Amino acid sequence: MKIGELASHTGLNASAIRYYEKCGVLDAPYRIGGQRRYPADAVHRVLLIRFASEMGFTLSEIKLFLSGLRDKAPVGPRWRKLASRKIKEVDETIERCGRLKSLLEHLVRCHCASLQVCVERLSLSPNLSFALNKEASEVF
Amino acid sequence: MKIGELASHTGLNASAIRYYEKCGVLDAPYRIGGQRRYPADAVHRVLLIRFASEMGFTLSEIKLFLSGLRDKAPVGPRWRKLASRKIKEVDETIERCGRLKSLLEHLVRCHCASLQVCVERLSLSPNLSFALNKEASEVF
DNA sequence: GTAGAAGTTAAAGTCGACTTTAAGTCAAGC
DNA sequence: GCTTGACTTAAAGTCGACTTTAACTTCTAC
Repeated sequence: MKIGELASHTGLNASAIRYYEKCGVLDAPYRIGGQRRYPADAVHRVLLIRFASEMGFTLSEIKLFLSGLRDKAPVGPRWRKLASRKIKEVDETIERCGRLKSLLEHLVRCHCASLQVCVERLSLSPNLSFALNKEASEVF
Repeated sequence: MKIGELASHTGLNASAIRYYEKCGVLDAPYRIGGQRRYPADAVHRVLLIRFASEMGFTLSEIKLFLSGLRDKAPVGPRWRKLASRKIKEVDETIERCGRLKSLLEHLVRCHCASLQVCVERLSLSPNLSFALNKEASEVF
């Protein structure tokens, strides 16, 4: 499979695939006359990368996750630890989304004299920063 | 209140506040000798901007939302429409997070021979792109 | 064998949300 | 009056994840 075919099968464009290779999240395939040829399962690999990326993983986190995937062995404790922490982060995101949703629903539903009044009642606190993208390296 | 105080009360740094002003999400305050002086309620305003920003709103979306807030009147239908759509987007994000969580939990729990096998079973489809940041202008 | 599509590289550009820098101005305490 | 710290500006730099460009080479169809 040439890079263009892999691209159309996955919805990315070829330069993104080359970029993944450069970043080390995707293995360099063998080549014919300098051109990349991918095995069929590269499609799965690329879709997994894309999914993870859309879910807020950085490419370097994905690289770490996939290093566990490369070994043909059951996942190790380090991998599990990384995944567990990611689950926690996802939980936090879900909770935050829930809060945002209630806020928006309240604002849509309410009949406050003005949004200004409405929002001030909620008195948001600082320190709302959330760490979807903490460095995965901390885990190790 | 000088910009430094506003900064420390909100957890941002002064240059971010100036940037918000430049982007039009924060009103330019009056000045004394060229220096910005903010009213006490600027803290609420800035915290709201920060919260929205952390929730994945772009600054231009926030600008739109706050334009409804500036009027001292009950929220209008356009504003409600924008908010309703944002609620939908948040729902989608929550759903996606749920899927990611199950995937991770499965991977942590399972005893597949290898992650490779485990992941291939899930066969991810293309077209997973999600529109957390579609232009709010479409709404209008 | 030749046109044109698709592949190759390195390097530069883009986007959003800031931060940093440089060079200067203002204000508060001594 | 002078120092020091906080403020001012415009412009450039940063980060991640790509995309675009430029200048080629290679493959495929005719």
